[in-house]
Amino acid sequence: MVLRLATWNVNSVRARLDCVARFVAEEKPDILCLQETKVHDDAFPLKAFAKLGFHHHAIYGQKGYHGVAIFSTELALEQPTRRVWCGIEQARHLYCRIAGDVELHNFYVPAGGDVPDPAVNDKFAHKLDFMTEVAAWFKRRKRRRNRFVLLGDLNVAPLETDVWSHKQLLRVVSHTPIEVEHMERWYQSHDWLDAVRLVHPPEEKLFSWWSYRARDWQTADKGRRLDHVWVTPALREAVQDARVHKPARGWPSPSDHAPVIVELDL
DNA sequence: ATGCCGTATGATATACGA
Repeated sequence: MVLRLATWNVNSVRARLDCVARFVAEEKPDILCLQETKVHDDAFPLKAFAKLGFHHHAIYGQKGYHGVAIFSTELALEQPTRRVWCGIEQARHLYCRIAGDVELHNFYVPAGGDVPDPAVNDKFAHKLDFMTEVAAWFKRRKRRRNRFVLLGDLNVAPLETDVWSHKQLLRVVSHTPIEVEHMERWYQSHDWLDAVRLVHPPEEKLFSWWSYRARDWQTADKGRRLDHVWVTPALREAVQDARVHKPARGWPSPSDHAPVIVELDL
């Protein structure tokens, strides 16, 4: 069974229904994970997703901010679980189990605000604490047999080739050394493997986000790779393909993030 | 190129994104 998974920060699911429909029609993901749905569960457009062929869903939203969701065409999403981190009730982590003995984690990591100093910026401190807490949790749960998939908007671009200019972004939130260190410790917490970098070598520049504010995002190409798919070692051989669906960034009324697609042979 | 763009909200300005 080859499963096509996609992760996409849609920056409001209600504002992005046309884009989502087009993406689903063109790429036919079996499982679609969304971040920044920005809607309370009571107002989530579930009927639109049912029409797109998703027979299963797990949603965890809040009004106006954050929010994560998992949709599946055929595979059941079992034991859906909402996880609160740092004692702050924000809808940032939803996970479930799927066939193939797989545990699927959908994350929306805090953006971190503007100033990359935890002493003066509470949002940046929260971002670092979030990664530290999550890493400790996975480290406690670490087992060789665990078949985990972790994906989402992790809001860190760790490699030099994950940003348009390593040098110019060293002091910009998302690519600072302290964030990369925290992500690295999270990455080590369960010997995670970056599924996208298993397919695309680290020498290759690869982005999944381009700011709305650039006049011509495509020509400037000042992107960052903020959206990730990781797997535990037990799933290394399952990774068949991985790619960023860049065309979606250029569709009418787009998200500033492009979807990331991974194919797993489970 | 810290952009002037897009989303949300008891909106018509403000918070947030990264």
